[in-house]
Amino acid sequence: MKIIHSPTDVVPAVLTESPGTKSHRAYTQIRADILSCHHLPGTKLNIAGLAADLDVSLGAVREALSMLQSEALVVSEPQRGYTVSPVSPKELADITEARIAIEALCLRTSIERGDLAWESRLVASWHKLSRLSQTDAGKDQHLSETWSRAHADFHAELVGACGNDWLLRMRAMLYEQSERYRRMSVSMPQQTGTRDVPAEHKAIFDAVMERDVERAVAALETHLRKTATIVRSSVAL
Amino acid sequence: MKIIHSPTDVVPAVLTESPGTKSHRAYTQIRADILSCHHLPGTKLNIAGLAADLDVSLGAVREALSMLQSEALVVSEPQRGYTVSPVSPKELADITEARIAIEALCLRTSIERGDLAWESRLVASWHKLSRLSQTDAGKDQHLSETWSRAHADFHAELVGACGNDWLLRMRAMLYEQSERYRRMSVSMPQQTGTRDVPAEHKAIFDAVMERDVERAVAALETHLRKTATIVRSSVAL
DNA sequence: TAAGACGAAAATATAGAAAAATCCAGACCC
DNA sequence: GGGTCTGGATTTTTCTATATTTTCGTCTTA
Repeated sequence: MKIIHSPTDVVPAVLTESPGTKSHRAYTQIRADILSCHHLPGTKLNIAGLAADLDVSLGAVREALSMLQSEALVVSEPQRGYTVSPVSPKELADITEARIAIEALCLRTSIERGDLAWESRLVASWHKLSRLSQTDAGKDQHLSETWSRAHADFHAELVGACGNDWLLRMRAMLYEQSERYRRMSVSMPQQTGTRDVPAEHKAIFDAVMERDVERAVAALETHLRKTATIVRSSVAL
Repeated sequence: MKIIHSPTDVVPAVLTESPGTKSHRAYTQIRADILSCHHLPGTKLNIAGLAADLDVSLGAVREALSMLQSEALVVSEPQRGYTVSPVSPKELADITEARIAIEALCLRTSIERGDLAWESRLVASWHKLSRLSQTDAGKDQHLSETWSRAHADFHAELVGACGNDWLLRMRAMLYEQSERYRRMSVSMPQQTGTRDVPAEHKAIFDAVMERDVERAVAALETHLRKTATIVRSSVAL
C-alpha cells in the first residue's frame, strides 16, 4: 500500500517559498493569519496552541512571534506572552500621517532619480493594475487577491527608484500596516458611489510620467487620505 | 586566590534594568556589545559561543538575536546564522537623509503641539546637556557616557510632543543607527577645531523655544548633517 | 468582603537530538 | 603541476521534548 506523506513532506519548497526552516514556515503562516484577520487584533496568542496547529515546537513558534514583533504585527509583554497588535483610530491616524509623509519623500526622490528602466517597470505595473477588476467576479465581498497584489506592486514601483533603503523599509512597514487596517474593514459598498479608485491611480501615474513632482505627491496624498477615511468609517474600532 | 568575575557576572540586575527574562538580559548584553563595537560590523555571531559567554541556553541567545534583528542591529540568513549588520558609506548616507527628514517632521508637529509641560521638560534636558562636558576628564578619547545619555535625552525631548508614535518609533531607530556609526568613528580631535557642538544645540534650542519652526528645522538639519560628515570622514569604512 | 492559599495554565529555559552547511584531505582531470 | 571535484568529518544552526518559573483564576477562610 502506498504511504501518503504528510502535507509538509509533499508540498514542494517552491510553493511555500519559505526558507526551509520551520520557524520561517510558522512565521509565514501566523503572519498570513494575522493579516487575514483570522487572528483578530488584541487577541492573545497561545504559544502551545499555535505549536499544535502548525505542528512545530514551542521554540519555533516563539521565534516566529519574535520575527512578527519586528514588523509590529504582534506585541509582547515579558512573562505574559504575545498578543496581536491592537488597532485604534489613533493608530490609524498615526500610520496614515506617517505614511503620507514617507511615501511623499520616497516618491520625490524616485521621480528625480528614476531612469528609463524604472519608467518601463512602472508602465508595466500600471498596465496590469488598470486591467484588473477590484473585486472578483464570484463574490463581491472582498477585494480580489490578484488586484491586491497588483496594487501593492504598483505602489512599490512608484517609489522603486528612490534608492534610500531605510526610507523604503519604513514605507514597506507602513504599507503593510495600512493593508491590515484595510483588510479589517468590511466590504466597501459605499466606496463605489463616492469614489473612483482607478481614476486616483491614474492621476498619480500621469503626474509621475510627466515628472511633475508636486502634482504626483498631491495626488498620492489624496489617494492615501481617502483610503484612510473610508477605512476609518467602515471598520468597527 | 580571589577569582575575578567576568563583567557580565558582577553587573547587578538592577543596573541592566531588564525584565527578569534571561532572553532579555542576553538581548541587553549583546546589544551593548554591538553598539560599543565589541562585536564589529559584519562579523558572524556564534550562537553557542554567545550562550557560553552569557551563561544562558542557545534558545535564549536565539531569541535575543531575533529581537536585535528587529532593530536592524543584526541580520540573519536562514540556515546560516546571524551576523552583525554591516556598515557602508551608502548606508550612512541613507540613514542620515532619512533621519533628517523624519526628525524634521517630528520636530514640526512637536513645536506645534507642544504645551508648557513639554517646554519645561525640554528646558530641563537642555540645562543638563549644556552643563556637561563632552569628554570625560580622565581620558579624552571617547565621549563621556553621561554626556551621550544627556544628548540622547535632549534630542528625544525635542520631538517629545510630536504625538505620532509611528514616526517617533522610526526616529528612535534611526537615532540608534546613527549612534552606532558615531561610536564606530574614532575619537574626534578634528571636531574641536572646526565645530562647536554646544552652539549647534543652542541654536536648535533657542529656535524651538521661540516656536520658530523653520529656523529650528534648519538648525537641526545643519546639526545632523555636520555630524554625519564628521563621522564619514573619521570612520574607516 | 477581603486576604491568602492552592491549583491549573501558560510562558520561559535547558539540554540534547536532528539537519544543514562548512571544511579539509585526497583523487582525478586538464 | 595546478586546478577542480568528491566524500566524509566537523562545526553550527535548528528543532524538539522536557523541566522550571511565573501568572491567573478560584476557592477557602477570617
